Amino acid sequence: MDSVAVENYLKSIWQLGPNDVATLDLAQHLDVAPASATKMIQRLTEKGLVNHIPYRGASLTSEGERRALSVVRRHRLLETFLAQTLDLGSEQLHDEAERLEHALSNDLEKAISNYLGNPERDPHGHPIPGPNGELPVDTELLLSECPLNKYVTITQVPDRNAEMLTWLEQNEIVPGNQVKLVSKDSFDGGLTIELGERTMQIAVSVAKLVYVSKEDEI
Amino acid sequence: MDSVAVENYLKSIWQLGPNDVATLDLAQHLDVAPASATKMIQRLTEKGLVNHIPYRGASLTSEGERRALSVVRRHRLLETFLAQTLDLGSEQLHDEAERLEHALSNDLEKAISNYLGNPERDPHGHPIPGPNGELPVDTELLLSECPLNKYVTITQVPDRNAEMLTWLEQNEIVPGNQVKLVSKDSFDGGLTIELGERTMQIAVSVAKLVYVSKEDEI
DNA sequence: ACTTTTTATTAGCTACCTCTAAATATGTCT
DNA sequence: AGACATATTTAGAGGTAGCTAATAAAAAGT
Repeated sequence: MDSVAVENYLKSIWQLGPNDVATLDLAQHLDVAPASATKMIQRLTEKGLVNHIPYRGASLTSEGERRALSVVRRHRLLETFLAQTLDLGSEQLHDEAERLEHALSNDLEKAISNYLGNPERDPHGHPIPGPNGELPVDTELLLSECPLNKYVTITQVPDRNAEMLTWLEQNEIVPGNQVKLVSKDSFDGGLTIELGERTMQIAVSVAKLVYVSKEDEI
Repeated sequence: MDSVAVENYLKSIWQLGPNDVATLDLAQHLDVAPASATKMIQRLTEKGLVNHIPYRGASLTSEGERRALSVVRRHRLLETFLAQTLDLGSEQLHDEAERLEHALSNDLEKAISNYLGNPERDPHGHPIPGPNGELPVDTELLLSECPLNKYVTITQVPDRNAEMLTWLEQNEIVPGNQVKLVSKDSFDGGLTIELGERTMQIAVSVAKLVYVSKEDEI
């Protein structure tokens, strides 16, 4: 079984991918020194989990991706499970799942998935990879890039930053709600959106982390 | 925070205690080489978590015990939580909790305890230490040492051995059930007990792991 | 009391993962 | 192209936790 460190590197490379990931980006994402990331990339290359062109970047092999997706699956199942059973703040879910994901056996993963009715999304709207790493084809758009003046439904919000998540929730930017992108301020990049009765501003940096569905499907 | 290894050593020393624990016993309990156990005992002594007299044995300091009990608390809360939410075989509970216990944050521990109504026993009847390590005074007896021909109530069964646990369950030796110790075969040490309608034999090695309540309280 | 057996410790090595500092490659700007 | 800045890798070292083999202490047997 992969160590906690290996699982975290694989997950990070997956999150920063699918293009070649720069050592520095990876190191910052994991909060380690760049030299540590280089070392680990080499170990992972040795194990056949990563393709590495020195001075270029790293990407996952298919086996590496399989294992990364297994971690992501466990993470998202845990978030869903904890959200459903315990009554935790949604900002807390991510951190807890981050720790527990490495300690989840196959059997428990199955039991949890089963208990939850094999869900396809976690509470933040992120798709949960299947037991073999299947992910739905992504037909969703970034809020920052969706068509103007059309109602779209929020499908995914980021979960890595607790403060941002709290802010999003306070502003009812949560999966399932409808929004209309009214204007893109091309100068500073702020977006104006309509949410229910309200009209508000949202920074591009945030809008780049929120996904919406193209057509209104619900 | 203590590493997984440190937590496991502390827990094992606690389980094998409260008398001085022999290096070999500890090593076998943790499935490591005796030399590894010696090394770790020294590290723990350095940290002030263990008292060690070379060639004699190791025991926990009060800080060591506090930390060991914190692990035990997390373990037993997890067993209770998993038993209540997921529908796992009771033999499975232990192994899963064994992994997860090291990844449980304070907040999540609280949330789980709260969700369960701050239980005092896990599904196998083991008392759950309080948040500060409080354990009830132990008034219970080993089945192997309880008075003859008196009805007593089973309070605790061992959870570390899945096979034994399955066997105990099949024979309805589970917390809450009543038994009467009919005779102790002083020769090979087998015990005869009465359980509901049935009379059966039970090995001393097993009876030494089952606790019963002295008087009939329930 | 002396020898043997058992138990515990030390010595020396390995793997994993981290770090800082130094060296090297790549990219950019003039 | 040359020089500077940035990104990456290498070199060297440290901590944790494990192992085997060798040594030392304690316990048991004669």
